Amino acid sequence: MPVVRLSQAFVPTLKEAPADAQVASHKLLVRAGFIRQLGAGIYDYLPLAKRTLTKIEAIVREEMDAIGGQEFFLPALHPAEIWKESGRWEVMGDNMFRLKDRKGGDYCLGMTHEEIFTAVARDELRSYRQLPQVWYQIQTKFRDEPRPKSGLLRVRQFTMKDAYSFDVDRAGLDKSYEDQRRAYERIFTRCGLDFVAVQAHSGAMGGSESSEFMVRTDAGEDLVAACPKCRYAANTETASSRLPAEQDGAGLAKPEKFATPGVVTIESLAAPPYGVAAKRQLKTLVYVGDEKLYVAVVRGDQELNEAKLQTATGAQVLRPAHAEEIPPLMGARAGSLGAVGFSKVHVFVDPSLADRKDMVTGANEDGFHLRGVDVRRDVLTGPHAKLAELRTVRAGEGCPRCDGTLDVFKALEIGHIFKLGTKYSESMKATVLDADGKAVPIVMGSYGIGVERIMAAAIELHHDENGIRWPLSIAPFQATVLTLGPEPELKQAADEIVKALSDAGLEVLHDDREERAGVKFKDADLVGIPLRIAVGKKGLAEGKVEWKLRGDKTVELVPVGEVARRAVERVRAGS
RNA sequence: CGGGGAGUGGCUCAGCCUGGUAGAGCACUUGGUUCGGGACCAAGGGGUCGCAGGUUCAAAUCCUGUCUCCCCGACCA
Repeated sequence: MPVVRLSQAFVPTLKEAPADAQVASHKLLVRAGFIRQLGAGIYDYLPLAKRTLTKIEAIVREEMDAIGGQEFFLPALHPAEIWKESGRWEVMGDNMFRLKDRKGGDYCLGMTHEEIFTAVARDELRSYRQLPQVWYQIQTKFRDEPRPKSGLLRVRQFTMKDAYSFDVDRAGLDKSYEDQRRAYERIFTRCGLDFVAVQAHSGAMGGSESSEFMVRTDAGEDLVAACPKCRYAANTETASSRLPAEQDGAGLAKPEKFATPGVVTIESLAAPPYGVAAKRQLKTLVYVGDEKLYVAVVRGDQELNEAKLQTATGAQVLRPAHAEEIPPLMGARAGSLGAVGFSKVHVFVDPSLADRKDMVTGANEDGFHLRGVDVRRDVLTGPHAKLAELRTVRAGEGCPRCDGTLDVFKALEIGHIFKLGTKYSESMKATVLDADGKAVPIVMGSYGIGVERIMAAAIELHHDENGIRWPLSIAPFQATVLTLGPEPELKQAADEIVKALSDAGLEVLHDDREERAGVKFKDADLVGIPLRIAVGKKGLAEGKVEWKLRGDKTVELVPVGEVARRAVERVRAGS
């Protein structure tokens, strides 16, 4: 293996982290000389980062190839037409980078490649005999994130391994999906990540089922609900929970209007003189999904989860209604809304409310509420009103699968796999002939991994106050040798050890700079290479050098002649 | 998009309120002394103070506009 000499290498370490870095991985990647920022959510990957990313990609490739994946490399620049075929030219909205060519034609930078791979499949696949196919690439993706943040965790240009499976039927898809799921587990495990696979929301991808691979860290932006007792784990965008039963009174024969001047919040109705507990109130919200209005009802103390409402409505794009859109529909302004007797648009009601009686809600008349509302009798009055999971689960609520209690924690999404079904093959007319000679749409799956996120997640999980502690598998180098002084005998001994390690097949970073020992130790800790060999006068006098693993506190003296053998053993053993 | 903050040498920041010579630490260059956990001394190099207007005898500093970056929220495979 070639050796990299730090005196010649470009590894610009910093004593101080940039002021705008918040999370550990961002600070350390910058300080340790891995990345520099070019713009909001756009980063330069310097040589150390490139080495680690290449290693991650190699692991991904091996595991993709092991399940029969075939690597492609498709364009990042796409004509608009192909995105218009699937309908996602509109769906992606401002999140898509768009541009025009010199002739005025519309183009975009790829956010993902379902359309492009599906086009290849449509144009070339003819028979079920050619299936299944598993195709993948490692490609740059572009997403105009509204708010890039946290270093490499949320960016506008990043590398994704995206894979697509093409099967003739659902059973084939189930197997392809399972293959990917297992490959993902191997990939993340090999990269040194603790992760959980969770049930997820499919969002703009569409499809029937999806799982996210999550790393538990406060640097993440997703919330996962998990049961410590059984295996249940789900993104809060889809998680459900058991709520304790509420005791309702008999209520009234029909809802009764009462005056509540100026009361437009759950809190003020809960306060004297009204004293209606938030749990006894119905919160009525108006949303706009794909230009259509929807009403959603959750309990007063609960929070609507927009991803769940999106699932319920089937809308591609969902947003809260603007204040001025509400009165023409409801007859009252936000704060006095209710769904009693309301059937102008679809009404979605959280299932936990189905059997509740004696509830209080807005009267759809400014300044009035209704009491004695029986949800089934007064709200679920026809086909316009449907039960749908809407509320955001909270820590401490019951597990939906067992009698355990849910834990809710922040997590970072590093991979997401989807059963797409025929969404793209139908819209883009990708069919094959089945065994009966009938044209059937190809059944697809889509599988993504964020390469930089693996790197950043590894740091979030493995670092200390001195720097990064790379898992061996993705460290930029496996070993670093420090020459602790200018003496010729030290240089000579270090050179020999470096050569021995390198000849033994290790990737070695040799700190041969004319720096003081302290500087070298600090930088070595910062950069985080797993094995550190320090060649100093004291040890060398006895024919020994210092052996230290980045994760350990102890330093061991090892005879010069044994270093290479031990290092090889260590690397073979992993970590 | 709403709210907040910040743009001054490569990095971290002071100076701005109260206009008048552009500063510190780190980094860099040279020389010397050091040499096992981010050394010390000395001498240097390096800044259109984000950009554009305006006010003024005079603008890093005051005013207007604009761009960029960061944070919170909204939003988001």
